[in-house]
Amino acid sequence: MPKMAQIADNWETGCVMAQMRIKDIAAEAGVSPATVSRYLNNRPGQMTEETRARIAAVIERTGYRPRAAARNLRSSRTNLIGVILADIANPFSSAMLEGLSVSAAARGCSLMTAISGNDPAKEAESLTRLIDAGVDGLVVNTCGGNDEAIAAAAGRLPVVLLDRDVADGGVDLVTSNNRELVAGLVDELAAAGSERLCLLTEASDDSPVRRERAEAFADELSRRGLAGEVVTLADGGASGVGRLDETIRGYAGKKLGLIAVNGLVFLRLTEALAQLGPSLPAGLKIATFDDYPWNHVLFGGVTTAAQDTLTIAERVVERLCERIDVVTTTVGEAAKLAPKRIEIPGHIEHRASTSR
Amino acid sequence: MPKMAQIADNWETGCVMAQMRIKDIAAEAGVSPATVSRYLNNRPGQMTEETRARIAAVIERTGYRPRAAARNLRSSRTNLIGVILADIANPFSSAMLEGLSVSAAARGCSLMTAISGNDPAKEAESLTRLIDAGVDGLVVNTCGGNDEAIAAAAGRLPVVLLDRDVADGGVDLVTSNNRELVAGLVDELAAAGSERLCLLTEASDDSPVRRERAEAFADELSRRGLAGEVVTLADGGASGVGRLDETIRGYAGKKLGLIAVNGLVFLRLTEALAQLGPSLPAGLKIATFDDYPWNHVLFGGVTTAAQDTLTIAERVVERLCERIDVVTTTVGEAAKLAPKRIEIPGHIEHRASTSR
DNA sequence: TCGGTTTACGAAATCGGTTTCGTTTCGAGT
DNA sequence: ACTCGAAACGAAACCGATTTCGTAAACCGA
Repeated sequence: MPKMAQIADNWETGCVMAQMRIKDIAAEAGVSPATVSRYLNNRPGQMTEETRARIAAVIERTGYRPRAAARNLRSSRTNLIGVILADIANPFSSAMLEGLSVSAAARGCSLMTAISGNDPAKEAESLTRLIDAGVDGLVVNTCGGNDEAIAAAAGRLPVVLLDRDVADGGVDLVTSNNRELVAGLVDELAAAGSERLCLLTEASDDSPVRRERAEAFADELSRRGLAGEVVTLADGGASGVGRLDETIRGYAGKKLGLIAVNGLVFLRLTEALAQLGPSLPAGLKIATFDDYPWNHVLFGGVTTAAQDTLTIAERVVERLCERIDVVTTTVGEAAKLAPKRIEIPGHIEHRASTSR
Repeated sequence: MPKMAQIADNWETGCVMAQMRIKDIAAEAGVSPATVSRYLNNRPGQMTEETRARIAAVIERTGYRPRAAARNLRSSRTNLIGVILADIANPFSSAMLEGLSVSAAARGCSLMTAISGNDPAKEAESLTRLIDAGVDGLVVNTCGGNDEAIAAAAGRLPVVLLDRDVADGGVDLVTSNNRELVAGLVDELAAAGSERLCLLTEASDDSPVRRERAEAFADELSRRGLAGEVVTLADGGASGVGRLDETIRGYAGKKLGLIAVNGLVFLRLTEALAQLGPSLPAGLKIATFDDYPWNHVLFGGVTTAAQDTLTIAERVVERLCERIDVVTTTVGEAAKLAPKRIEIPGHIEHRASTSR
């Protein structure tokens, strides 16, 4: 019987199995630890089919699992991907997390998650905590305010930004084709007969995404010669709703079309409209970004610019792993990948709220 | 100048700092690595205030960060908590994740997350993947079908179940006081004048939580001598909606009260009701579990049994850390904590859908 | 002043894999 | 048969912290 790391302290009860080390496996299989290691990582230096089988048998029989910590230490690779999300309450983030989880698992990686709750200080803290934990790479859905720290991190390890860009833009970014989606919604509303369009935004949301959508909206209006404007709701309170109400009345009789810049704004819009009546005022058409569950239900279905979250997640992980491979493969500063911007096309879900 | 691990390959550009090891810090501060380690973990064997200051200065100046992998290897502790969630699309899970994240961070732990998507096979795979990664403990929101595997895991490392229990029940569980919440909703509807009550459930959902709520519902009805039943919607298709429609018509003129057993069932209910008209049929009262964003908006506000997700998360982490401390402190089988069931009280949100 | 007990700290072993480097074996080519 | 290159594998260094154990200095009461 080979020497083992820690013999079960209660062999009689049969309760605790011995924790095997790679050298125990090696001894049992009559090979060296190096060979077992090669087997575990199926390395180029192949081994005899017979050796392989013998090692496999021992591992199978003993249920041996290598200790990740030891592996990480020597190889300085953890197969961990750090994820920082700004707002998990946002279904976009949840969907993204699921997508990232699937894509990462497909590559043998696990996810370490942190949630900033839109607090830059917590985001910064998460950044260092995940890096300290030794993640191989980082996915950041930034809440803003940490552009320098994120850029610095991107200089030290692979980083891919999710949905929201940083200022100087030297970091990989995966996002939706917001401009086309805006154009699609404008199309939709114009086709439904709207004569004036409003894009509803929130004052507290000053993200690059909101700005991009607002710009695209303005461009699209002027390109088509349509009337319209961007309306910013005050945060939280009734004033925002009041402002909206005012806007709607101001356009009374003008065939108004509204676009909510995101799902939360849309919910506030819904609250405001509820005061006017349970269904949409005659001639009012609405549409929104982000395909949330309630969009299927409210107003008999709300036309939506849906992002392809699964594909976004897949491309994020793909790109991140590209960078990780480059870092661990190439030696010096050679073959530094140039920052890349990846746009994933979304699509418009036509629903009742923009029917003629 | 002390010997360092890896001298920056481009010293002139000043771009890459040397990666310092603990022995570099020790040398620079004129102490031994052991002392620096003691400083880093502020160990009982204290040191001179002067020594402490000198080490602190060097660390501050060099920006040294200890490598987690090395630390983990020697101490066999990772400060990682594994989290397995059944369905992240469910806002309950998102809220939980945020709570767990906050509570864990407060204790210096990070989260490794896995998402089973209600697939037992993926759940089992996540279980082994997280354990292999060396998490100190595990939080599992199980989708069912892995009771033995989870019990086995609980024998090898600290495990706390979230919301959903396993069959033999030998594992810690934190959950809401579902029975009281059911009673609260029944109260609400009875007070609103409902004469017959239905609890709406989904065929595919056979979770312990659903069963618990259904049982409590039946008990509550008989206790009060109220009429009512549990209605199970068929999954997905129109048949489920048809069944519901039938149920509603069947009770026509009887002052019906409906309780959705969870948020997704409630959305399906909403779809079905939308076919009957934009607002609630006269005399129909509804209520639901789980406080989702749309509850504030639909039907002018839906009465809700809200779970205290933050407290649940906090207690989960607290209990898990208790177990982790016990494992790392005590040596043998001594002081094994008995499995514990923790119920966190939720509360009823009164909204328009159950007003008289 | 002197045993005895803390307290502060260093030397070296240790955690459990991976990786380098060197040796042996095997098969092919001439 | 002999050489040579590749393939298979082992010995030992190594990753960078923690932890044990031992020692010297400081403290302390009698």
